[in-house]
Amino acid sequence: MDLSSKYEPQAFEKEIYKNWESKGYFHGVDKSDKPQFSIVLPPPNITGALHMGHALVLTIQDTIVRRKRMQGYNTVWFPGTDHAGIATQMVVERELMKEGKSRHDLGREKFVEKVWEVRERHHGIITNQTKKMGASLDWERERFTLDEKFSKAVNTVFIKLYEKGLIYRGERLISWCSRCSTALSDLEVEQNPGKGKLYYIKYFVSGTKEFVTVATTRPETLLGDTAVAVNPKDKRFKHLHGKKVIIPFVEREVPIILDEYVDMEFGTGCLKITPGHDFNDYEIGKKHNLEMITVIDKQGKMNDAAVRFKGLSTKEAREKILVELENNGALEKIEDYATTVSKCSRCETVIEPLLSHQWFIKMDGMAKRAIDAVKKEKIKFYPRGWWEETYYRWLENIRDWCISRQLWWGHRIPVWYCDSCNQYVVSEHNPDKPCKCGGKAYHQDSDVLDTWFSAAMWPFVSPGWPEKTQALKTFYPNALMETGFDIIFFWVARMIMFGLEFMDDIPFKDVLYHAMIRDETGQKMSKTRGNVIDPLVITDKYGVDTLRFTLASMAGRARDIKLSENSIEGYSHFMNKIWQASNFALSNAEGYNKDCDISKLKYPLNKWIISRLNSVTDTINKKFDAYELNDVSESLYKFFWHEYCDWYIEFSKPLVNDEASAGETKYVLLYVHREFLKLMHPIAPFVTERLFQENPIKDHETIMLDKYPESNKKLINKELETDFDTVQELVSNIRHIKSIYGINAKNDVVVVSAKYSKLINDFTGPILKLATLKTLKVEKDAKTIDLTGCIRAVLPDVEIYMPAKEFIEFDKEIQRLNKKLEVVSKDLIITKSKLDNAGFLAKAGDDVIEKEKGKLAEFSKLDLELRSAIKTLETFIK
RNA sequence: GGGAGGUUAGCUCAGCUGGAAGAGCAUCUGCCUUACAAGCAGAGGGCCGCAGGUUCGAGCCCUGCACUUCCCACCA
Repeated sequence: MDLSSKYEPQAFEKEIYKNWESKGYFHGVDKSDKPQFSIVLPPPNITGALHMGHALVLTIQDTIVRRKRMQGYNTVWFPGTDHAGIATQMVVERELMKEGKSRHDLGREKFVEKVWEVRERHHGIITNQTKKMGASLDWERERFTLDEKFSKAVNTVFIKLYEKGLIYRGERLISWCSRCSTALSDLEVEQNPGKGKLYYIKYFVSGTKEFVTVATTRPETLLGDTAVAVNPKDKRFKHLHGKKVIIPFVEREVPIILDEYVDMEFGTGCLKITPGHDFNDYEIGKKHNLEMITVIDKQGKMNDAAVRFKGLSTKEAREKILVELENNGALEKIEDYATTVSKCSRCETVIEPLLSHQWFIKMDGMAKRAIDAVKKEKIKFYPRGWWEETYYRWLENIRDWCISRQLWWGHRIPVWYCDSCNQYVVSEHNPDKPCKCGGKAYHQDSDVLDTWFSAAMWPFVSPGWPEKTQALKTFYPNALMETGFDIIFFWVARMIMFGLEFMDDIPFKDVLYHAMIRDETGQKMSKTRGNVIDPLVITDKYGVDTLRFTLASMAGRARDIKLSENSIEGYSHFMNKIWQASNFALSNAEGYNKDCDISKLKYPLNKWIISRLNSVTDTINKKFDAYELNDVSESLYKFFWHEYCDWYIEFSKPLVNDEASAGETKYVLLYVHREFLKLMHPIAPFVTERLFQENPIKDHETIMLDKYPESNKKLINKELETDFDTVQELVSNIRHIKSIYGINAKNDVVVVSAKYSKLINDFTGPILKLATLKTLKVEKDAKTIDLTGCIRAVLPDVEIYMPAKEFIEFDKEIQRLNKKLEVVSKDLIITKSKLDNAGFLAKAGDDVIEKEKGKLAEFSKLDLELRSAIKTLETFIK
């Protein structure tokens, strides 16, 4: 045996992964008789290194995948990376900025080349880290959202949607980020509370001295005003219906229009309308056929229409305009006002609503099917009942999806414009037919598609779509989608919509959502806060399995996982415990009985641990099937540490040293060790493989392809398990007495029990060892015992007498027993009152009543025995 | 404004369809007992957010309220 004395994961992790990979263990086959289990890895962005969130994803998915593979499924976990349009372009632009350049200095082609270089670099880093985490991905099937086949699939989807009339081009008011210089979808805009001001501005009614006051947060947009609106029911303004007002100092005349939208209670009840720069005003503008004036350009500066403010930023323009208003006596007052500020979710630049030509997808039809799929439980969400409402609500109120982005990095939109007449043709390639106008030259749309457009296609493109591959047939729909709840709209909903649209089938059967990783105080981890826990630092220090086990044990958390290095360190102790216990089991292997039959064991101790193993295996499998990895971890932890180590190993020592029992016990030690490793393997793959290889009764060349344990009900013996509880109680009670009296030496104990005398005799050896006793006598009644110097303890059907004349203090002892009696009496009263209650007897279930009766008997006996013990002690005092 | 969570030991959290309040960490005490001091043994610590209700019985179900986190939403 060549195990180091300490758990040193760095010594074996890398090599083990390499071995698995080279042997092709991760690969699932396209055609197989086995049931399939398929899942796609949410493709990481190629923008940087992996963080704790990725570590969580890899842990959860790998754990689920490994168990399925061990259970005999034809398992494929599809790897890939995402080109992440805006995010990646930003990273590269930042790099350029350091050299004092912009992407325009390079030009589109050179810039894209540079992004590819960055992609190659990051792809290597990401892949290495993913492998380090132990992820058993089917690397032969790796994809990238911009690879050639993927691009073809994207074009196919675009064209099909266009042909169905679901994609259209139009001029709309969209959210524009001037820093990224692109349109954004609603989801890419974040609303933050912000401090603003409400400016009250006078608009004079044409040809009169009368004025109305409007309240606005953005006075600079008055340059683009094309109306002032009031509520038709508002009596204050009745006399102004049909009149016109003049925009201060701009001197443009605009109509007063009537619209129910205006809230009479808010502000002045009088609203300026700027259809070119405000979403509400845009809707009103359309309704009333108002002119739409754009006064802000794509760089966020005032444009030609803003005449003498041209070239100023919106902020500068606002200041100048306020001065002008002041000079004209048009500024009535300024109030502080809490507003919401819309920002680009990538770069936090304030969003400007701008009119522009963009591509959109009509969503309502697809959304209806997607709602239906979840409502009819074709797709199930886990944890159940958590995210369905959120999902429905978004889809029910869905708006058309703006899919064009004015970026250079991404899927170029497959649309071609005639150079001469600008008519467009939707086509993957440059059209070879001349345009209707006779023009022969075309240029491609310069925009690219939203990253999530291609991401939505992962489940069917990974296995080969649009080709009709065998892999597609076998692995679609996926068995599971596992992802963060934060991208439920961005990704999950859209995959469901696209899957139903193009495959006419759901993309996956189950969706498992995990929480967000935060620091120990609940704050989001970020570089600027400096509270990031780097998975690489952690795995170097504690090992991959430690991190995986920590994350798995926290995977059940609702929305936040508060991670601290402290908790990780705690679980590293568990890994060490496994290592140390293995050392014991393996170093005691010599002489184990090779022919031992686990169903025909002789010794109760061995029967007990096999029973427990099977009970726990049953629990673990159930928890696994419900995706409750935290419960799986907990069961593994408790069983191994607090049953196998604390009791079985300790109890086995005398048996191992006795020739008669050694063969069987050594075998059981190894057997439970081996089966535990298998149960544990999905979560902690490396240490389990390492130790499995050392186990002389290993039954496969690798643990990862061995069979995942199933519970054998015939080997579960509930009676024995409860009996063993009594033995444990006995030991604990003796330890307790010795501890409070400070008795360290080995001493003598007499136990009186009619019911358990045989049981206790069976376990005498181990009890002597664990309770540090010299002798243990078992009697059937107490008459033979000299009680004068005995410390006593009582448990159901067992009385414990510890002769300890030199230690016993009668007062203290009486006090101790009285405290116990108090607790028992209270329980007794509660149980009695239940059974005396006619309502309880009439309405409670039979099993419950039986249980209560059992409790009553137990408590009564304990109560009596404690009272008698106290009485005896009291006679000694007198 | 709408929606979804959370509130249980000092901390982080379990408590399944109602049937004697749990774990880990931390704390305190004693132990180097030949797998493990990254360990072993023992102990202390809870108006289960508040107020009502349903029930024989509520941490769990119902109704309010408070505090808190997160989504979604066009009130100038």
